[in-house]
Amino acid sequence: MEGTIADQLAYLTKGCVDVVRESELRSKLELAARTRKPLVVKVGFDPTAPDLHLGHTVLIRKMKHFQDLGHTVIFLIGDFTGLIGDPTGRSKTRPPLTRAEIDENAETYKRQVFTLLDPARTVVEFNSRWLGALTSEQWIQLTARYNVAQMLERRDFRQRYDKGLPIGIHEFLYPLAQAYDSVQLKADVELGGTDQLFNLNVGRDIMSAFGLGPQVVMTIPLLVGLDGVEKMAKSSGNVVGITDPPDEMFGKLMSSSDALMWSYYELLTDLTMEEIGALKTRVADGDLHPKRAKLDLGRRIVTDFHSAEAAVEAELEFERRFVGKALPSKLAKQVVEVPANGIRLVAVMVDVGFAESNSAATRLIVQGSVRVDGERVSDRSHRVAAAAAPFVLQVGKRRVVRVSPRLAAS
RNA sequence: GGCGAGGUUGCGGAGCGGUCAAACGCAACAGACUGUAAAUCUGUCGCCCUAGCGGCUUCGGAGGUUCGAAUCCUCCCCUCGCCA
Repeated sequence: MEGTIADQLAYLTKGCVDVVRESELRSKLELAARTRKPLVVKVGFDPTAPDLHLGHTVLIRKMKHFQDLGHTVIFLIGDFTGLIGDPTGRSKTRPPLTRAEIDENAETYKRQVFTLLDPARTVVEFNSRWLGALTSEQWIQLTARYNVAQMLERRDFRQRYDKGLPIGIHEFLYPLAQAYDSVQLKADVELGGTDQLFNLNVGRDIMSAFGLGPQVVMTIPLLVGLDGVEKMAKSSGNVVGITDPPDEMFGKLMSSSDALMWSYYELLTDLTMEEIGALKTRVADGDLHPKRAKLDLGRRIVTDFHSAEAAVEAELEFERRFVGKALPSKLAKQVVEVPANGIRLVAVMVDVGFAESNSAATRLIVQGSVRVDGERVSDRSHRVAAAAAPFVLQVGKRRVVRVSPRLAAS
C-alpha cells in the first residue's frame, strides 16, 4: 500500500458520485495501512448478462484502483438475487438459471474481467451459496431488521406507492438480500452504479443491525452509450463490447460525438481530472484538434483491452480506410451460391447480411450506396453471373466484403 | 365484482366505410457536407417482381355486414384508469 492516505483517498474517489462516508473510508484505509490487512471490496454483478461492455468497465476500473492499493475485490455474482430481479419498475421474478448456465456465465465473466483485474486479488463468489441456505426463520429475522418506511425511501418505490402502482412484496427482498451479502462477506466497501445507491445504503443499515461496522458505499456514474443519450446497455444497441476486435472498438469510439469524448476520458482512462481539463482547454482554444483528442482516447481504450500494438494498428487502419478511402487491409470473405443463370445483386446483399430484404437492398442501390469493385451500381436489377470472378462489394462507408461466387449445386 | 378508456407499420401518435401500405414526430438507414464528430440539407423507411397510376400480406385474435373495412357489428384475449 503506497502513497499517503490523502493520495489514496483522491485516487479511489476520482470519478465517484457518492461516497458514504469519506471519513469512514479514510479510517478504514488508515487501519488497513497499519495492520497490513487489505480491505474487502464487494461489487455485485447480474448473472444473466455476462457480456461486458465499457459501461461495466467503469465499475471494474474502480475495483482495479482498490487492487492497485493492495486491497481484495470480491466479484460477486448475484445468482440468487437474480431470481428476484432488481426492482426497476415493472419487474417480474425471473425464471431461475440452471447451475450449468450460471457456471458458464461465470466463466465468461472471468475471461473478460481479468483483462482488467488482477486475478490474485480477486475472489469470485456466488450469493446463492449463503442466500440459498437461509431458512424461513432466518429470512423472517432478516426482514425484521427493516421497515416499510425505510423501503419507501427508495425513489422507485416511493413513486409507485404515491401513484398507487403495485409493488411486489418480493421486491423488498432484493435490497435486503443484497445487504445480507455484505454481512456475510464483512464488506468494508461496496461499489455500484449511481442507481444502486439505495441498495448499497441498505447494506450499511443491515450490517449495523447485525453488529458489524457499516460498509463504505461508493457509486460510479452510469456511462452514456454511443448514441450520447441513453446509458450504455446492450438492449439499447449503443455498446462497445470489451471483446470487440480492436478495429471495431476504435471505429466505434471515433464515430461517437465529441461531447461524449470527455465523459469517456473521465470514466474510461486513468488521466487525472487536471490532465483532462487541460486537454479540454487546448481543444477549446483550437490548440488541439478534437479529432486528435479522440484518436488518443481510442488508442488508450484499445490498449487497455487489447494491446498497445493493436491500438496503433487500429489507428493506422482507421486512417487508411476513412481518410485514405482505401479498402480495409483484411477483407472479410464470403462465398455466395449462385445458380447457373446468375443471381441478382440484391440477393447477394441479403446473403452477406448487408440488407434485410430484397426491397431494402434495392433501396440502397437506388440511393447510390452500393459499389462493386469500387464502381457505383445504379441498376437495381444488376446481376452476378455464376462464373463471375470474386469481387468487392461495398454498401455505404463501412460495410465491405469480398464476395466469391460459386456455382450452386442444384 | 361494477363502470369507463384503449390495443395501428421499432417507439410515440393520427386515421373512424373507399383516393390507406396507412398523416406527423422520434429513432434508423442512405446521399451531400465533414474529422466515419456535431449541426444542416436531401431522400428512404411492409414484402415481391418483369419497377407498374403492378401484385401480395398488414392496423390485438376469430367470425360477420358491405361492391369495398384499420374504420361498422358479434364474440374472445390483453392493457390502462375510476369505483367497490
